[in-house]
Amino acid sequence: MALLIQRPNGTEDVIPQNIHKWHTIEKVTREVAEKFGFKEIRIPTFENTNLFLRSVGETTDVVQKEMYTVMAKETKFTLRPEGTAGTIRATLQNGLLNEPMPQRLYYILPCFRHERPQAGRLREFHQFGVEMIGTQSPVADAEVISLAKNLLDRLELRNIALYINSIGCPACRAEYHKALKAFFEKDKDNLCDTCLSRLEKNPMRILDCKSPVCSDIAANAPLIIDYLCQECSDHFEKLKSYLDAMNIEYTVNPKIVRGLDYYTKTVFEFVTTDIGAQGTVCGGGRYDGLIEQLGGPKTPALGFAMGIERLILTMEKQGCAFIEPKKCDLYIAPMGENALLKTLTITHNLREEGFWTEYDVVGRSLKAQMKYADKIGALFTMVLGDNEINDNKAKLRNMSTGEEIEVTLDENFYFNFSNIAIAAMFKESLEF
RNA sequence: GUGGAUAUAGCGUAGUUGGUUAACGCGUCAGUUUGUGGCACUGAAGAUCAUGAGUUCGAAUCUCAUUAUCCACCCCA
Repeated sequence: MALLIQRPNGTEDVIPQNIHKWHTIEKVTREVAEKFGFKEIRIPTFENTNLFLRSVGETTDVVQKEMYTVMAKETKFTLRPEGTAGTIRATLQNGLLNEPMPQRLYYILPCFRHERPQAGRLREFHQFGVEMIGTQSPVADAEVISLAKNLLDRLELRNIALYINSIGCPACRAEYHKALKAFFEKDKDNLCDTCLSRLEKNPMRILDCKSPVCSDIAANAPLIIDYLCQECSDHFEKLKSYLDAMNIEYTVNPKIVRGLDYYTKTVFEFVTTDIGAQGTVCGGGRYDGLIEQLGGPKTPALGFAMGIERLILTMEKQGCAFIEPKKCDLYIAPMGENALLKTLTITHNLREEGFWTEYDVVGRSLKAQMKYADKIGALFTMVLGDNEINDNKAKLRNMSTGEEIEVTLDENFYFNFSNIAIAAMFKESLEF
C-alpha cells in the first residue's frame, strides 16, 4: 500500500492479535524476577550521550556507529542502546547503594540501535534485563545465570545452549592481549582487513571473526583462560561448580567476547539456532569496574539482558504456549429501546463485578449481533426483548455448547451469572 | 556501512511471449422475510499493480532510478 507515512525501518507494530505474546513474556519475566528478589526500575528512554561513551565504550560498534543521538540545546542526548548504563546511573543518582546490598534490579524497556534490520534484529527492540549490584562472589554469577535459565524454562523454550567464559580482570587481560598480539603478528599478512585493524585496538575480537581464514588462524590462538590471574581463575572455577550443583548445563566457550567494554570476568550467552543468524537470546556478564567508572564507589556488579522479540520468535518457532487472550463473558443483544435501557443497567453492574460484557453499539440486526458475538468468542449471549423485560426472565446461551439456561433478571442475576460462567469455564478446562 | 532477493486490496496469492473495466482465497460489511452464532449461498466495499521517469499505439508485465521490506555480512538482545 502506498501509505503516506510508513513506520520507520526496523520498528514493529504489535497489533491486538499478537499482544498476548508480549503479555506472556512480561508476566513470566516479572514473576521470575520477583521470585529471585529483584525489583523493577524504570529509567528514561534517553540519556546524556556521555553516559554511553563512558560505560559501553568509545571503541565499540554500538557507540561508534549505532547510536541515535540528537543535539538539544547544546547538549547531546542518545536513545539508550542498552539498559545497564542507565540503570547504574540511576542507582548512583538515587543513592540506591545505601540500601541493603546487594541491590537486585530488573527492567523491561525499549532500546535503540541503528543497524541494518534482519531476522531477530530491529532498530527499536525490547530488553528484559537484570542487574545485581554489590557482590563480587561467584555465587552471584550463578544466581543470575540461574534466573535467566529459570525464565527460559518457564517459557518452555528448548534447544538453548548456555555458553560461559571469563575475560578476566584488567590486569590479566592486559597480559593476554600481549600474548594474542604476538600470536597474530605472525600471520598478519593472512588476516582480513577488519581483523588487521582489530590487532591494534582489540585483538580479542579476532577470535570472533567468521572469515574462514581468520578463524583457522585463531583456532590455535592462546586462550584467555590460560592467562587468568589466580583470583579470576578461582572465580571461574567456583562459578562452574555452582552451576554444576544447580544442574545447569553449560559449555565453556573461550571465544565469547562481548561487544561492550564494561565486562570483566564472567561473560555468558544463551544461544539458539532456531531463529536465524541472530540467535543470542540472552547475553550478560560481570562488570566490576563500571560503577567506579561512572563516578561511584568501587562496587562489583553483574547482569544480563534478554531480547524480548527474539524470545517471542523462538517461542513461535518452537510452538511454545502463550497465555490465552481473555474472551468476552457475555454479549447482550437488546431488541428495542426498553431492552436497551435494561441492557445498559445489566452491563454496568456486570462490569462492576469484573465481567467483560458487550452489547450492540452499532444498531445491527439480531442475526448480525449473534455473528459478532461468535467472532469475538463470547462465552455467553443473552437476547433481551419485550418478552424478557415483561417476564423478567431471559435465556443465557452458552456459545460453545449451544445450551440455554433460564435466568431471572432481578438482583440475583449477577450472582447466578457468575456461578454459571465459572461452572462453564471449569467444564471447558476439564474437557481440554 | 557491504552484499543478495523481493515489492499486485487488511492478509495470502494468480496474472502465461506487454493488448480493452487487474483475478482468486481468507478476512470485513450486508443479505438469504417472521426473535438467535458456527455451515452454505448471494451481494457490496476495498488496489492510482511501492514511488518516479523512460521505451511503446498500448506496461502490473520491458529499462533505469528512488524508496521500503526480507535474508546474510558486521555487530549484538
